[in-house]
Amino acid sequence: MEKEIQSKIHKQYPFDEIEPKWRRYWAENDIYKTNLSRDDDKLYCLTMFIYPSGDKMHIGHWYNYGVTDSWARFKKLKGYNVFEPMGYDAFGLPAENFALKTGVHPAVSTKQNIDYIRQQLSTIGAMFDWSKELSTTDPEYYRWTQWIFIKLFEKGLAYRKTAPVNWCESCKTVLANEQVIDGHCERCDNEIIHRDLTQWFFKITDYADRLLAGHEKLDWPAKTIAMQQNWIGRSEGCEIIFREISTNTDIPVFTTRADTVFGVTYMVLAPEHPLVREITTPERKKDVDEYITFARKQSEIERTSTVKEKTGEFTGAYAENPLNGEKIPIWIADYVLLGYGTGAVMAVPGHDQRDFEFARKFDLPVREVIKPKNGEPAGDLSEAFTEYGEMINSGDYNGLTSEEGQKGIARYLESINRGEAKVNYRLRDWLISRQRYWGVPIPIVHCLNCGEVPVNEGNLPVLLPETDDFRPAGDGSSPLAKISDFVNTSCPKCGGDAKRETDTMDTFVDSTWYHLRYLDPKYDSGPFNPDLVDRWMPVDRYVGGSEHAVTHLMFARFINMFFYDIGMVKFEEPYPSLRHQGIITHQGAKMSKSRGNVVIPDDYIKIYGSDTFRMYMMFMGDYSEGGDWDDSGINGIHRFLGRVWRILEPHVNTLSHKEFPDFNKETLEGLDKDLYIQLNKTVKKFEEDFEAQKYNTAISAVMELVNSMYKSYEAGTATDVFYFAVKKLIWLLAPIAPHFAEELYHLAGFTGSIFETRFPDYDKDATIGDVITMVVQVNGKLRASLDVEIDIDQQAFEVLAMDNPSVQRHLEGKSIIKKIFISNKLLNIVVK
RNA sequence: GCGAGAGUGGCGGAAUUGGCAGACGCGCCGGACUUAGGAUCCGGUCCCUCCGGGGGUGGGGGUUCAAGUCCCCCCUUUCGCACCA
Repeated sequence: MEKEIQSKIHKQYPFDEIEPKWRRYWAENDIYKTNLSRDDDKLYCLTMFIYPSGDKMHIGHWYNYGVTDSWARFKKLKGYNVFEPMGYDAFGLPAENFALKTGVHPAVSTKQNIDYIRQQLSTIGAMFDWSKELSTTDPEYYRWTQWIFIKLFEKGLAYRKTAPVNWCESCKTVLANEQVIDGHCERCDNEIIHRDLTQWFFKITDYADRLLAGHEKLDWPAKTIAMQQNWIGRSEGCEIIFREISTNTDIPVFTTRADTVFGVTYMVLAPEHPLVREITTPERKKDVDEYITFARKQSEIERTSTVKEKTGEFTGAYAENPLNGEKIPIWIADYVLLGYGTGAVMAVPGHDQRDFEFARKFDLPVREVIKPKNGEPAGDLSEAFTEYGEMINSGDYNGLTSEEGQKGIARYLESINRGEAKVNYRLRDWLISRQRYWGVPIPIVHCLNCGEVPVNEGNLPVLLPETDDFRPAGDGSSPLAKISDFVNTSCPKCGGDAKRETDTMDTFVDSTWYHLRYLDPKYDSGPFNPDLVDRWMPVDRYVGGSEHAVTHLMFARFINMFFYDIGMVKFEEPYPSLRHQGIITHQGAKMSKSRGNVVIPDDYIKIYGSDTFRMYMMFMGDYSEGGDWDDSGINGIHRFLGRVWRILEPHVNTLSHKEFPDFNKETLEGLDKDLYIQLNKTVKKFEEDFEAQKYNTAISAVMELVNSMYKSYEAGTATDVFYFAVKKLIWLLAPIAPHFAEELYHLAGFTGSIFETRFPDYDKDATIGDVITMVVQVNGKLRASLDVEIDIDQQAFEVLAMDNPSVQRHLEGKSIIKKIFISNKLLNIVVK
């Protein structure tokens, strides 16, 4: 921001004195240090903790933390015992890449980042309970991350296998499926390739059905639930075991369309399928090998593109269809994925579009075995008929519907031991190994005699060793592999020579359980304090970005279910109530360092103050929608606070000892009555809007109230009702401009903090005025609007309406057909 | 390609169940105060108008006394998924 512009902006009130003063006061008096031993009316308000990547906190963070804090402040004023912690998800690549560039050790740069971000966070003026601050890089934290790994290992839920995995050549590490976005690395946007590596996985697939079932209990955005459902991708179908003829090997396939099994004209294996080598005939070997190399070389993007032409090779082998005994050729093609189902499919070109395209390209036969219900077979298909219908050309099954056929065929296959009904998932096990330095070491020792042995719990944490060489080898081993003091150890079981695991864990493991640790981050008898967890979990409100739908949010649910299963927690879902803040873009694009469009709030806070900035974010629009950052309106909010300051500051000094009568709308008159009614309407609307996170309209209601207070004040001397409104207004401002309200509260002579008081009740009777504006329409067009007493009856209103010259003009010479009267709204006169 | 959401003034955005379209704010115009306005307070601001009115919520059709809101078709756009057998 230009200096020149800065100097032009008029400081509306002394926020630069007020804001630091009250932040200091809140900290010194432990106003936001939550009494966790008190669990009545508890409200655990959690925002996703910050990932200190070396960048400053930007507008998006503020939008999450600042606005959610306002919601939490409102809840605190409504009597809840609010716990609002903050911490740092500080392991990960950015610190390490920074180290590679500058030579500054990640531990050092991370500490610097955290110190800077802590300072930035403090300017929000949020109710963070800093006594519960934590960082995932603290050995006392990751000790327990390792402990959780060992518990999973003991239950068989952490295991190592060799598999083709996502490899980012730029980050020189593997990635989980969840971290691959459109074939590119989530972090650096580099294209992903596949490599066969031995890696650690968490067996999240065991929890697939429970993760799905749990959705029913969740108060989450429907879209987020849908994303998880799609990601898990449960699919009901049938496994059918074909037999390769020359080697007599079973090849199971998964299909959702067992009813089309008579239409199978060939079979396709994924190029990486282990059986390919065994079944390929010598004369086909050369072509098949070439194709496998070709397929493996392709990037994820090329490989999964739906628009490219089908490719494949014939293996020379044949399989037998267990239903009709037919001999069909076995092909390999990259449109079949090793990772899904059995990595092999039965091809039904007549009823699957992909198979159809493949068959046309390679001149394989197409057979029609399903015809439309109440329709005729197409004869010559121009595309696959993929809908359900009636079975034809299917032996004994002819005439059955697809649904009946699927059941019948599954039963038959089971009876001859060649298949059964089966459920498949798209979800894969969670790959948690990373070949990077700045992460939690996996607490496993490899012993020649005993195999994989977990480190004794008493020897945790396995500390991340010191080194100056963070460069990953790029051969699939981590920088830790080069540190012989770290690698060479003895087996915890047999005491013999052994080597440590050198991979570190995905940072998403760190964040699966931080909400539990927050309650007692110094607890040292376990990962979390079970007593406090019983009292305070689950989280009552969780707010963060929707980009974590199938990563953090799913992983945390999985780990929590695991805790539940081993009796560590009493609830299955850690975050029953979730909301997302919208994304704040800038210049039409998502903020990112590479685009150079990141907006840092610090300058705005210097010029306008933290309260103005917070309110502007809330006022910008719908919270869940976000929007494009445009600072042209921020001065309007600043001006509004100035306006409030100028009408409150001169009038508050007597408030703390001022006695107000019990106002009643019946005994008030004129502007006093109007103001009193508007005040109560505003309090009511403010509460309702805040509950619904409609912050923009809550603020606009307060603006309207202030406008009326100006009118009321200018119209005469300050009345009791005016002073009453002045007082209530301080509380309406408290959640949205906390420093500002605290100052006025003290100027009014009150002591303590306003956040230890209660939000005002409203007078229900006074939320409705007794005069209302009703409209008169003729043929649906507005002809008059009349101020009338509330609940006026049709007859009385018609008399007034007919008396109106504008209405009369439009009735002249017409005959009235009917009249529609909606109480307190309108009268519509239909004429001809 | 499939699925979900969105489309309202110059701009951000408001509009319970269908019932005054454009709240509130920005910007702009005018007035007051003033040496001054970049501060403040007040007023105006959807478009057209012969001042009677007429038109208007992406486009087209429909239901209704009444449609931003409901139904059908189309366009644009955001997000998610995308060879998952």
